[in-house]
Amino acid sequence: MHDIKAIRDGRDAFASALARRPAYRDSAVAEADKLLAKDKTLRELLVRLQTDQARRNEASKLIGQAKAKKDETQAAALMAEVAGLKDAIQNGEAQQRTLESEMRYLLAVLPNLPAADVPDGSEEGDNVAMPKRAFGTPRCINNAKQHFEIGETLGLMDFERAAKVSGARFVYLKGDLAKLERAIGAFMLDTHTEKFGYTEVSPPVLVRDEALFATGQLPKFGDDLFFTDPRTSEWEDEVRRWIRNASSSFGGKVDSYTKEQVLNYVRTTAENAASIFGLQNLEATFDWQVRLPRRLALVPTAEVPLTNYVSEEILAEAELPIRFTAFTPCFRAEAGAAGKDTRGMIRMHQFSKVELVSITTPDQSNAEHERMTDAAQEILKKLDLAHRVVTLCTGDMGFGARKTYDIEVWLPGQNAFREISSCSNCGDFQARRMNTRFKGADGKVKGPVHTLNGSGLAVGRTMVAILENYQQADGSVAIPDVLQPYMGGKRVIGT
RNA sequence: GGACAGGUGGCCGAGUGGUUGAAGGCGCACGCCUGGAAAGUGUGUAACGGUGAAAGCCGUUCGAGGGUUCGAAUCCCUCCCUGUCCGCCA
Repeated sequence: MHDIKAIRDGRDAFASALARRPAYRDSAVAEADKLLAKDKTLRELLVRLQTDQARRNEASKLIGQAKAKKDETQAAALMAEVAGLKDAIQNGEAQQRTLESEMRYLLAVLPNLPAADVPDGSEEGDNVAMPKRAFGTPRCINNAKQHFEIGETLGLMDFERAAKVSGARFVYLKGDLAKLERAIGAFMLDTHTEKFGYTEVSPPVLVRDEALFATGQLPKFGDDLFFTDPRTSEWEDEVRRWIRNASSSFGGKVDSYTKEQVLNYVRTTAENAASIFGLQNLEATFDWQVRLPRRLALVPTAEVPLTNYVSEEILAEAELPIRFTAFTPCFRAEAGAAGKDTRGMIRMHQFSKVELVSITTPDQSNAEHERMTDAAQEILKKLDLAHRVVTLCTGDMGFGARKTYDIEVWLPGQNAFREISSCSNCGDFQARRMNTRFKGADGKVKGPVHTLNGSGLAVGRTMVAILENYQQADGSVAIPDVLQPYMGGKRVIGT
């Protein structure tokens, strides 16, 4: 979420930074001006409205005093005077609501601005390598097999049965591979907690729309998510409740309003909700704002519950940075990814990931970003897996990020580097969306916090990397030294 | 899921239509007192927005959103959350 005041004070800087995102190359200035026009309308309205409100408040106090003095004549005169303001105020408040919700939506659909040191570019090829962060030499293996060949040959990885039960992009892991997933997760958590001071968290993996809004999945990327689905009859109940509520909003005097007025009220409110949360199905949005559809989303990443842990809070500066790590399943609908990585465990609807999240002051976030990337890389180093790091270009960066490092691990079976972690500094972008601020020792609020998230690492893809890098000629797979304690001392899978 | 009871400032807690943005207490900050500290004592202690060079002024906010009223923490409606008991269950 962008700060309208910042846009007001620095329209050109905002527009030129936004224009670095390829999708806004030509429209950034228009976007800024659209926002500023709406802002101007809103502020002009507020000046008028607040003048009326002030006059009403003053008169109301005088009425109270007059009544206390039993001066009914004066009280009546004042009441008559203020009565004329009522319509103007109610009207103004309604306009204010509309304008503010429109404003919020316009701000909410814009991506974060890239940091100054992020390279320009429109696609993956424009990402910039970071030679200093590179580690190891890509291993060349004769007749290297891909991870799914290894896993299926061992009889420990079963896509067909998973398809029978759940469809494409799911997998059963069995025996030592099931255990290996657990071992990898435990090893990562132990490293992050013991060496890097992260606090281990076991968070909810079903979350509300507001949480997804805060981290940026909504309103624009709802198609990538799995949602729980309320029953139709519940929606019908909801509609009835809504119409009842609407009638109470009209003072219980529904009869004195036309049916069209009431329905219009319901529809407007629902449309507001739909636009804010990017919902496709209007019927799913009768309830405005907080208690939206009775649905929950399966988290696409633990970033959502970990970051939202501090939503709507004012944190003490002294408790920052806050560092969380969690080992959770993640669920992605991946609607747009059909046909890509269809074989194997690279792109699944359900996968495990160890996530890292930091909440920091603005001063700390750049250093924290490097530190977080160090923590993620540390896992690969301990596993002795060759990898490289790239800084994502403006066109490849996610919606909420101002700067992102991707870690790409070497996969001999694919003869390619593949993404295994993405570490992003979101600056104050998410903090504004979830209203998380911090205050100094003097108790003064200093502004929004900064948030960062990174995979530390994707567990499924780490397993892929281990299988492909540690495969042996006889079809077995060596277990990396650091994982052996987590595997009951076992050194090889498949012998 | 059902039945009750609640949701007020950093925390506890008073407040059922009119100078209550909110008594009182705790906590915190600063001062006095003290050799130093404790105790005691005085003062101050919300967020967001508008306006303004600033001081300030104004508006909004007592779980959320609506409504009634000249005026709502107080009345009405819907929802959310918490607690207790019951039901169900890993």
